[in-house]
Amino acid sequence: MRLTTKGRYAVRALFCLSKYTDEKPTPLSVVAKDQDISLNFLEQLFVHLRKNGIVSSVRGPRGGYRLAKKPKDITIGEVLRAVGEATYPVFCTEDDIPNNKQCPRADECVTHLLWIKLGKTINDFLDSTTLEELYQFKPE
Amino acid sequence: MRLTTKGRYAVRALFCLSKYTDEKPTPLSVVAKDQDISLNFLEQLFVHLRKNGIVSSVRGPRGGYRLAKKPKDITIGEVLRAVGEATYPVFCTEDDIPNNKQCPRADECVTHLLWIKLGKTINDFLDSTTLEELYQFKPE
DNA sequence: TATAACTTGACTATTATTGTTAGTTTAGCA
DNA sequence: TGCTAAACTAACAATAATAGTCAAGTTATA
Repeated sequence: MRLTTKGRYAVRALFCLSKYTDEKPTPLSVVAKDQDISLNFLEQLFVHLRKNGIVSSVRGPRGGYRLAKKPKDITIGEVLRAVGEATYPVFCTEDDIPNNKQCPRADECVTHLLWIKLGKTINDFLDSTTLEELYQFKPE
Repeated sequence: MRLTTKGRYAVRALFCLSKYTDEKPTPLSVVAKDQDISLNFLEQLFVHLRKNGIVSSVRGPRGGYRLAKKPKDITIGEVLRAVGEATYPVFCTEDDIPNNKQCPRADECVTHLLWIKLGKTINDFLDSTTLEELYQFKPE
């Protein structure tokens, strides 16, 4: 039950963006260097972050990315889900399973509700923690 | 961030064991049929459950496994950890990392404490939920 | 108009997962 | 005593997911 690099890198990259709050957008090359993450991999992540309204982009020279919302309005949960990180611990508890693919054991499976409860615990935490709060966690 | 089958199967298998509470041990063949899990895979899981004092074994014909403790004294967390399921979301927050392998970014990494807090949330839930409580979750 | 950025999609090496296969050892029972 | 059911052990393999890389564009603006 590990986060994948997609989720971990996305949070770090956005934290990095939130440090450059001047009006100019920040190119990914800066983020890549700052966080030691492959530029190409970052680009893939930011496609999804942009489509989910978490960042906005400016093309061309002097272009880059900006947070589309204030750090206090961006939750860790929405960032993880945006880049495809699963925030529910088992497949059969996902909200978005089409009915025809629902877990065939759901009815008799005693663990089903256990995992739902665990998933809710996880998501409650992730959705109530914002990018802004990362600064509080920062060691001095 | 998904549980692996090791963790999910272990919980289901132990729940199954808890149903057969008579003095006779239950062979894994019964559990395998009841929960539709491969016998060989179950055997691998039970090696670790036994070594962690969650079940006791009786070899030979009429042998099998028994819970070594009462269901109310077996937490979901200890079961998951016994079979090697990670209950912390990222590697660098594990308790048991040898010092020489500690995350090199730990000092400057703002996300470090975030993941620790998430891991604590998850483990608090898992360690306060027992096998016995699964019966409450069981749909009628 | 050249450059520095973003965009897209295909591809791949590595690793973890999820078992399988093939046995050995133990002990109850006829 | 020998048969058999069951736990135990270890090596192996198929599959899937992860973690990127690579290549070939498109767009905007200094």
